[in-house]
Amino acid sequence: MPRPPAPRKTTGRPARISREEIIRTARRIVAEEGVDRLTMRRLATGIGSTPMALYHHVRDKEELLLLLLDDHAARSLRRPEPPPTDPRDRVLTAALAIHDVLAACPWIVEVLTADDLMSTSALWFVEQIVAGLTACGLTLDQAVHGYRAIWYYTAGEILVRTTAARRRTDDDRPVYRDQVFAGLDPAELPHLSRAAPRWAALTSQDTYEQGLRALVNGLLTPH
Amino acid sequence: MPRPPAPRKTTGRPARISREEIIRTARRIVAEEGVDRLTMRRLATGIGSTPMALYHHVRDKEELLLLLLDDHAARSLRRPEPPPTDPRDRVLTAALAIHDVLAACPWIVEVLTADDLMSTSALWFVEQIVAGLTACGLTLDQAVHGYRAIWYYTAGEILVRTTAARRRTDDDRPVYRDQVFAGLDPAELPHLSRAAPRWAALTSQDTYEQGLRALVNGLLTPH
DNA sequence: ACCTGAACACCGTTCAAGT
DNA sequence: ACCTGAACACCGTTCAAGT
Repeated sequence: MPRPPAPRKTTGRPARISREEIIRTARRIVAEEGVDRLTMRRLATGIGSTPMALYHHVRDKEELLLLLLDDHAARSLRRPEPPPTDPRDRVLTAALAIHDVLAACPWIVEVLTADDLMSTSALWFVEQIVAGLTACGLTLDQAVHGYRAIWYYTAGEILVRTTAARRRTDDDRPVYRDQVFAGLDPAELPHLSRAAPRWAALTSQDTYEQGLRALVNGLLTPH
Repeated sequence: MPRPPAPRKTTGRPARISREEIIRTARRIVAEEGVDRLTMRRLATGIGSTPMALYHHVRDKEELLLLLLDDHAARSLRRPEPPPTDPRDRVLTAALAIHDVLAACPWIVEVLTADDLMSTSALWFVEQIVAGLTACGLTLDQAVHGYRAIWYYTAGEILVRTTAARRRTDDDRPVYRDQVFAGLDPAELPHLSRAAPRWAALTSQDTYEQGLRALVNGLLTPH
């Protein structure tokens, strides 16, 4: 994330804990115990310190989550080798890379709702998307809007997918969608009634790439 | 929402508070004081009762938020008069209606991340989208996937827009995106560097409909 | 400069008891 | 059946003080 590292003065009392240690421990807690267990108190005991010591190294919990995401992006995002030559493929490949890395973050929803998500590690991929779109004939402004549309679609897919997955592991809660779909009136909602039996199976399929292709095609085809 | 109303027996002590009163009061609190102030305790004092009395009428806070959204959808969603005859316009009009109603909910993010969002009031609009897509030549399964893509795009746009707006009212927090964009290397990220000065202006524009048209066009054009 | 202890101002929810 | 009081098991963060 774009935040400058906390200024490290050479004078004064030597630090006992570091930003790196905080992030490393936070990563471990999330991996072993889940996002819900990542509290400032739990994190403090994890590094053998007190909650308030953390506030010397991160501004607040939101910054902590952002740092965690940036750490994840920096270690997971791999530039494609070799990069695709076709500009449309450059767009698709970059979007898919961002999507896959973010979808693998269990704590992504907390961050998605917490900041504008401009990880420096992801900038190269944003560049690929904007560059690819302009190479296909869009103006720079149109390409930025196109990138935004791709980002909306990507963020939405991750949000819906992740919360659905969480609800599934959330033990017993019944799926209310099924109740609604069971009581549909075929006269008023004929298509939904026909699709109802297959709805659960259809929505559990991973159609991110398919929808992305449609969106990119639509962005690149003048109408 | 699909939850059946709490069974109202005719025997036993008469209820002092009702689901309707709970929702009405919750709506007022959100409108007057913001989503953050909507707590079970605040709500209880708002209707002159205790927190635990609420749990006789709603299962938990998640259900409360869902009921609140359904109430909002039921009173805000208006079917277009007359409905467009062109199937593509039916899709666009229905998606825009859903988008506009949800975007007007300040608490939408809390619900977006809380359930699969199958408000019964919205089903007619989902039907329009699926019906319109099939009328344009898609199979029913393709149309359901198309609806999902539209929903991802819509949810993502609302999520990003709403959290950005919240952050803006969140007083002083600097926009870190600006810091990143100020320090871009034009050699490595030429397009982003060129777009940087206009980025804030471009992303503040409302391009939901524009992106929606591109997505729907892409979904309807075989490639 | 860095860390600690104690406290503030809250949460959602459970439990046992009352009417 | 419906409601209450008290408590449980937490949160993030501030403040004043210590080294």
